[in-house]
Amino acid sequence: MSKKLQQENQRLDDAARAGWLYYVAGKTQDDIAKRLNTSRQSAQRLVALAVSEGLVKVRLDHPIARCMELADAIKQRFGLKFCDVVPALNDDPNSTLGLGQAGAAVIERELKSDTPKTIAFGTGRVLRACADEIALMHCPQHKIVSLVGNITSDGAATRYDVAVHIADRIKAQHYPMPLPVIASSEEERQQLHQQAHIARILMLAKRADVTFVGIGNLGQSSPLHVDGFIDNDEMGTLAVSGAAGEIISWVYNLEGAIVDCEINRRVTSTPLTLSSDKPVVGIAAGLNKSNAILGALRSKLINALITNETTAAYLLTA
Amino acid sequence: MSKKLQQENQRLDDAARAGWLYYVAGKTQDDIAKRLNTSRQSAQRLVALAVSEGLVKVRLDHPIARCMELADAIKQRFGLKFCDVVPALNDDPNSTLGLGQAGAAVIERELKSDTPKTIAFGTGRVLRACADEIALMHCPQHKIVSLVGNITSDGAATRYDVAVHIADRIKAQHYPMPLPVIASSEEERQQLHQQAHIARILMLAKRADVTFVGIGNLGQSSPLHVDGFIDNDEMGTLAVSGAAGEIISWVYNLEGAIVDCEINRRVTSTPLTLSSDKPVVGIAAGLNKSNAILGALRSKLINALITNETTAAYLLTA
DNA sequence: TCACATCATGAGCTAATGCTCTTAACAATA
DNA sequence: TATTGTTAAGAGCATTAGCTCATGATGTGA
Repeated sequence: MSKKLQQENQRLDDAARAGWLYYVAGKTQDDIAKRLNTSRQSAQRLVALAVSEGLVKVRLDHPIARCMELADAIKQRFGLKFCDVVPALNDDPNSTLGLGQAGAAVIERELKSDTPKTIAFGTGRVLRACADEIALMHCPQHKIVSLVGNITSDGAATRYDVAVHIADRIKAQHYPMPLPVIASSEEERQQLHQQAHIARILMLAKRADVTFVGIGNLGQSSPLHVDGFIDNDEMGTLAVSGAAGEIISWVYNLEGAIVDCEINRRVTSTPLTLSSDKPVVGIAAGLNKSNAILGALRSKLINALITNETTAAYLLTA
Repeated sequence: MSKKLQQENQRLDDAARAGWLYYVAGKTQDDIAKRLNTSRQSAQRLVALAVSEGLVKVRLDHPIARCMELADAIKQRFGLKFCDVVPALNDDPNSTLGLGQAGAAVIERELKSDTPKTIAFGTGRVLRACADEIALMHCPQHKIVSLVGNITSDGAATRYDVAVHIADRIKAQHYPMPLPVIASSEEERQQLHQQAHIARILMLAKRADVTFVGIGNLGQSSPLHVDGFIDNDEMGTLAVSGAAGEIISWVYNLEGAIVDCEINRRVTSTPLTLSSDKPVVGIAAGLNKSNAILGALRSKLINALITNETTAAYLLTA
């Protein structure tokens, strides 16, 4: 077993070397092959491996004018603390490409601080992408806290537990929320939340210096539906009641008001604060999410946004 | 003026966009050209501009990255043909773990060549470790030559005769140096070196296509002392005269100058060449050897180095 | 030990890229 | 207005990269 692992590590080592020589030193794959004593093809594979394993991180440091303008307009319009807009591809209006890097950049900025911070995270694909883009660093001074339960309806761990990945990458203390995402009843939620260790987490989350959350829409592809927390009937009810999106499983409508529904009565996520004085950053893009994002902005549940060009442009027409 | 600046900014904007599309979105330059409404060549130029303007930041998240950076820095600083840095695996600042494998890899690369080569070797623990790591192969085309005498002061064979082991592993011709490491006098050295068969070896060594040497320090644990070539008195004299290290028993100081001393007058090793156009690779690590390595680099006795992370970092602070 | 599966390797081909050289466009100046 | 110097654009070519397929090595379980 250990030998296999050893080999695997050796291979990653070589991949890292190849990646470095290729991207940092600007060598050709032929050169790299010579140096690593292998064929050009293998060198190519190593470089590809370095990329696919996420060892190579590319980031673009330039405020593209149009994106800046959009970001500024959105910041003004919705009274945000800040707004980042990344360039978009116009072929897929729902693409979230680039959000990971952009989010990671913002998160890293927070992490660079020497003064200890508590940073809270929601869940979701996009946040997970951010987590994967965060550089390996040593930040034991910070605390990473989860806003959302990490247990699904059938008792398994949730798939996108972001906080644990981030804490792992930056060697920080991690405070998970050891709860099912949705309690079986309003009473159960209350009971759960009164347990001392849960109450501590909730307090930590409430006092977080910065919060990062995804923004979910409520279609068939919504995590709440996919993970079985909302069945088709309930989805219909939600649609009728005007639900537009969810943030850490709290459901709100297009005007930004929390919807009076079964989910909101039972969800165990940290209660949300309206118009927090600390930054609460929503990260989301895609026209299929535009209403969810719009509702989130109006709700004042978030006070900062990272999105892309297409989405930003659409939000401004609304 | 302002118009020119405006244009320049627009260009950088486009460059950033092109860079983003290329590196983050993974589009081809053709695609980018279409999107930005320009020719493929211009797109290529924009991408190149984004890189040269430093808009694109590539980062490699792997411990190896630091080694590569250190290696590159050392190569630049000391004007080396190449430099390899292996990760420091443990806390022992004097560990030479990993040097064997790294050295062996470099040696094997030379051996893989079909054109016959003469490869010269010094002695020492680290080189011996390299020898042991070299794969069994069949290379009768190459010649392995010793740079150092293989007889100790009491007539026994030296313990770390590296060349013989390597020749053995790769089935190559081996040319040992049948001499005591230190002659009894300057005159004896001259006599020995004038013998035809010795002169042939010296010539072969001098013309070697590649040379691999260890780097020794001059403390109590120095091979020269352990093997009885330097007694305590002489060691004191050397220390006073500023001796910092030795390469195939030639003693030099911290500035890299050959020291005027008894050892250097009597040592029978192949005379060293300054700034050889052929690779002369020093293999050594450990903070206890740092001055010896520093002197060696400054002396131009070697023009390539294999060391480890800790040592490399130290060398750069010097 | 043999059959089978899995994986790594290198050849060969095509697409993508980088570079150079020529031509066109433009601005500054006499 | 003609001239000259400077810059950008495009054509064409050589290099580099990425991909697929055939092959051989390695490992695994009956």
